[in-house]
Amino acid sequence: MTLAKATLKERTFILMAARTHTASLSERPDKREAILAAALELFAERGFHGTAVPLVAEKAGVGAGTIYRYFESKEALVNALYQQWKGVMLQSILLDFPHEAPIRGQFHAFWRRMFGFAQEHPQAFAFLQLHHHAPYLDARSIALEEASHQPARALFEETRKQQITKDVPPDILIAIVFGAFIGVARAAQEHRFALDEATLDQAEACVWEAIRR
Amino acid sequence: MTLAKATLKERTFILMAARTHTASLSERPDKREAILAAALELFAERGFHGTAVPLVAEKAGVGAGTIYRYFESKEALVNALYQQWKGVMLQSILLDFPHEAPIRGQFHAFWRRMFGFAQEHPQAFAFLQLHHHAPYLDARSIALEEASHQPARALFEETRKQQITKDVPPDILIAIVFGAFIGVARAAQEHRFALDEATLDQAEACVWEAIRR
Amino acid sequence: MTLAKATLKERTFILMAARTHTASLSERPDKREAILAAALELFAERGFHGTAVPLVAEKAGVGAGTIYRYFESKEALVNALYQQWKGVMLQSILLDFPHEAPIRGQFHAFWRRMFGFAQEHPQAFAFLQLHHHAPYLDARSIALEEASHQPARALFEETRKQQITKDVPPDILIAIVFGAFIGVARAAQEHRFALDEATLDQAEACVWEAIRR
Amino acid sequence: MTLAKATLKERTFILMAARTHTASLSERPDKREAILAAALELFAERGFHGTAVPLVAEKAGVGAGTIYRYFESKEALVNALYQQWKGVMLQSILLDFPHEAPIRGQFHAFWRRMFGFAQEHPQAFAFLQLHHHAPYLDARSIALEEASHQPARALFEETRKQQITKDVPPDILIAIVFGAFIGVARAAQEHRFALDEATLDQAEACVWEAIRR
DNA sequence: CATGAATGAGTTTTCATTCAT
DNA sequence: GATGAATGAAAACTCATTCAT
Repeated sequence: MTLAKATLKERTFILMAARTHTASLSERPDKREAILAAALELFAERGFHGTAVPLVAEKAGVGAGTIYRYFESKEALVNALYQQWKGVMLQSILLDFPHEAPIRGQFHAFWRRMFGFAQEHPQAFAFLQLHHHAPYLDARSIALEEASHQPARALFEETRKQQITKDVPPDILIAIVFGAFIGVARAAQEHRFALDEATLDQAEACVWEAIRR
Repeated sequence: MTLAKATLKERTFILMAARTHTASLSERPDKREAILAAALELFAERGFHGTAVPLVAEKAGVGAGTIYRYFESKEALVNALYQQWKGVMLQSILLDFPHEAPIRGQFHAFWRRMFGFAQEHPQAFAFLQLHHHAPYLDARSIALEEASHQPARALFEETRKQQITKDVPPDILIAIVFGAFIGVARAAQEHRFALDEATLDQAEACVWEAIRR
Repeated sequence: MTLAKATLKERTFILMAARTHTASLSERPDKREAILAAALELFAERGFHGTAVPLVAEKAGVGAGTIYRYFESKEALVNALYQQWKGVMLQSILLDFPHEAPIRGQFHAFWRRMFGFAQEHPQAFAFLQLHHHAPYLDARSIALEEASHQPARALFEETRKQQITKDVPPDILIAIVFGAFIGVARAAQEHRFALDEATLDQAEACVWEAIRR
Repeated sequence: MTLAKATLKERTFILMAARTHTASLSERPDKREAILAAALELFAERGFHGTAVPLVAEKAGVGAGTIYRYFESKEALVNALYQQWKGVMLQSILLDFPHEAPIRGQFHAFWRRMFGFAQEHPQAFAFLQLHHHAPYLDARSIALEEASHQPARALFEETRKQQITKDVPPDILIAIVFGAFIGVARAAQEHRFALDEATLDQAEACVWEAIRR
């Protein structure tokens, strides 16, 4: 079984899961989107418990009661938000991923796509970081979170078999790569340095050195 | 000017700053410590806004009012906690640091000490991660946070001058190293793998490869 | 410059100041009025610190939280109340005051109007007495209080110039007249005697004797 | 029955009542006095409910618990204070009162003694004003308060019989005289004018005019 | 006796959620 | 559907009172 085939089913599952609650019913979508956008901004900045629902409503330009027409509760709202953006993130990375390319090229694609997401949606990136493992995430959010590890795990399993990466447990390599990614992305967002293409390539080269045999 | 001398003053400043509010008044320390311990556990798990003061009191085994005898407000409590543990972390890393050792040895010391702290005080580690850049941190907490970057920055600046590490902006190397550290420590705490000495050395070797020339 | 002209501006200022915060926003007024009425009764009886907010809410027939939709804080509530009733009192006395009448007639008008207010609004009268100079009164309340002295001061200054009243500092005459007024009004409210028109006229005659030359 | 005899019994009762709780047990009196002095100052300034017991303790230079060795509760403390100062005030006025002097002389004595008390003990004067009719005053305080009206009532009853004062209900004359007294004393304490002997005499003359036939 | 640290009931205030309009 | 005024449960915080020292 090849990697491409192995992850295809998973990918499909993940993307469908992410969609489910995002664009479902025939509610006018603009208000729903406005609420999600406002919540994203506020939850990313002040956290879930630190953000009052009427504040979300105000920023979304809707009445406070309206939020409850689109989401059952504040918890349902965070979870919808989490699932939405986790889904977007996964799509950004996995859609048309060059599974047939050489491993180094796949790594480059991975790296670029992750940064692409973090730079295009800095608030979503911060939100996902902050709400990682929060106790109010529901089963679906947690399942999505866990499922999102699979593709990387499969890729690194494969690279190790091919003796491209170091002879180190894949989970450690994953932790190093994702950790480094998050570190660089956060530092860039905190304006510690400009993250142009050249710098991004430098960082990528460093991280590749970390894991390659 | 050598690295050892350069950081000595800073170290001293940082450690003193960290101490100032931690072990100040001559109040009987057991209740204060119990409150701090309870707050650490709860804030790390549920966040600042997600934790009610009476819950902290109950876990500390004191009355709710008692917390306000030791801390002016809930905010003062988080800040005391932040400063305490940031201080402990800095001490764990910097106390008797082998500034005169070869760079690779210094890196090893750094890596080992950071993990030592994260493993000895997993809740404190989680707490510091979660409350990084929270809007309720006061000036002292923020100053301490910023000061805590200095030693690493000085070390990496120096290694680059000596052409030991890659010709890459030090901030990026720092982001990679700390990011990878956090990734590995978190993954280990989430029980994705055992973090014995051998594994730790493997991870360290990987990260060194990332930055060495 | 005549008295009428001298006090006209002041009167206008005072009445406008009193209005400003009293009938401002377009909130449905009934709840606001119910809260103010309940607060008046309770603050007059038990004082500011002696009255819990939920008690005001209960007496007003609203939820406790509702009070904070209309008033920023308990302090804001007392101040609104103080300004409202000080304003009403000033209006009762000054509106269409017969500035052109002979002095004795002006004194009669003053006396009658003050008693009119105290008898029509005994709780407001008690409230204003009790909260005179309280430390939680804000700048506007204090300004209104101080401004409210002006008309009487101007009147007594004038009477002294015309040698109608005794050659005694006006502030003392004012203190005697207002003190006697408060004494009589309070005694009447404590049911020490009926305050019919005849009795009121007797008291007025006594006080006029106190100040007239 | 002469006035002197009529009030003698009452006076005795009043003064004894006032003493009862003031200097009774063999407790060291200095702490008790310190507590009463501190409470007087704070209650006069901030009211009963606005003053925290530990604040009284701090100002008195004793431990918070100590207050409860001398007074059963905060309410007991206000009542002791009220009774103490009402007693002192009555003594100041009634002790060696020239009952045999001509009425005008008695009025002069009354006036001077009341002002003497208000000026010697401005905080006690303010305290008694503020706590007049407070719901936490106990039966003894209320009885003392009511008894304190008797001497004046008897005096004014008598003067009316002798046709010295106006043919007006004595309670109204009392209300005018006490009201004017409070008005002048308060105005003086608020520094609206200096209250030297000459001014005091002027005010007295005014008030006498108010009531004399 | 004197204390003051400790407490929990009570205070002011906030906020997720509802529901009449 | 949409609203936002209204709410009461729960939050942060205070304070009269107690009790071990």
